[in-house]
Amino acid sequence: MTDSSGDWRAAKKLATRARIRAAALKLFGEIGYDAATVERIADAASVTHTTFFRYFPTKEDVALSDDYDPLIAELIRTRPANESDAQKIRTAFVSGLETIDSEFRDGLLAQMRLVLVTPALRARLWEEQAQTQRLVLDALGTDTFEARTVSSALIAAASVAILAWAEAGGVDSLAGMVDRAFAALEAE
Amino acid sequence: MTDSSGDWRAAKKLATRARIRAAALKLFGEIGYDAATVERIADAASVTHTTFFRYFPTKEDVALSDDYDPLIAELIRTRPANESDAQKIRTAFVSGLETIDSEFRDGLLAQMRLVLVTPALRARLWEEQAQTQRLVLDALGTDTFEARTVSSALIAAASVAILAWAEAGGVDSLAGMVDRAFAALEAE
DNA sequence: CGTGTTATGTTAGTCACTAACATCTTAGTT
DNA sequence: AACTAAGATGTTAGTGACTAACATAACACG
Repeated sequence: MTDSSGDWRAAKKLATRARIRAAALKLFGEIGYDAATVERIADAASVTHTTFFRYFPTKEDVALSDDYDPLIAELIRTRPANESDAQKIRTAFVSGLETIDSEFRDGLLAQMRLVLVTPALRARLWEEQAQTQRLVLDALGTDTFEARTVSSALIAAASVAILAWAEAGGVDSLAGMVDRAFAALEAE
Repeated sequence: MTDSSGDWRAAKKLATRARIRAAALKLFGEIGYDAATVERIADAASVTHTTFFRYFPTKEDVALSDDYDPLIAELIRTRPANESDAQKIRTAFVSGLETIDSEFRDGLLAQMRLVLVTPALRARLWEEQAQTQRLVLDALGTDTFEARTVSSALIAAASVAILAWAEAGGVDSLAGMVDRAFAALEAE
């Protein structure tokens, strides 16, 4: 395998992946998560269900796929070392979600609305948060009991804010709501 | 239907439910969650899979069924009114888990260990926490954004502690670890 | 022009879960 | 004691997510 062939294949795979995801999200929006069977999604993307599962391990993964976590992790890493873990997380989330809100607002809103109305997806949110938490702990460079506790609690607080934001139709400032959630925690 | 007939049926249903649960937990322990199919569990409990699903809506529910939440809720309700929501939750969790640790330690430990090694069950933990949160908010008698944030964060912190406790084999004091988690949050 | 790699398709299966209908058990009635 | 209504359980047949084994087609390279 040479470089050029690798590029070609890689690009094709990305395209197929994007096609499947687009078809899935379109169908989810049109007929709902449950009615959109993997068969129908695969058909709409001109592949078979086997190929579908080669790109997404589960049906839930198409709906929950999330490209934002790495941004947050990067922001945590660039925080000054004298800040506490909690401060780093808080600042990174607020500024990260500010960016996300301005650049991917519609996509995020549609995704969160789908999650809100789909029990199967809501149930998988913990898994998502656990993944975010792993990235956060990694970015912090610690894995103590205290760090796990703090990151888990802050991520949960941020999730409440994000879901509330979506529930309200995304009219408020996302970063503002997340900040308000963190403030509520601090006031305890 | 008279009273006596109702009692009879109710008792029988409880017995069947307990039989199914016992068979399920035994099998989970022996051959693991995935290998213990609903068919095999039903067989072991001398019922059919249809009956199994009449008692437990999903296979996950047998493994995650939780009788402890009402105790916590009750403890929250009996806290003095001048305490903050966070204080009520914190105190209720610590003293509630103290009781649970002393009375149902082995059961809880086995259940949490199963959760730890079973991805399908870990993924459903959010749903469990969401249910706990509903009970907590209900016991507090509020449902503001702030209360949702605080309860969600504190429950997440408690979950970290409980899982860490189980991961360590249950040798530490459960209530002590939960208290340590809350303290870590406060120190932020 | 053959050759090996890689994406995709085909087929056949397992398992969780549901719905429609049949059967059996038991409580109350005559 | 026979009759009936209700409730619990079984039977059967299905759907849909997901997996594994093998077959085929497409393309890059020598």
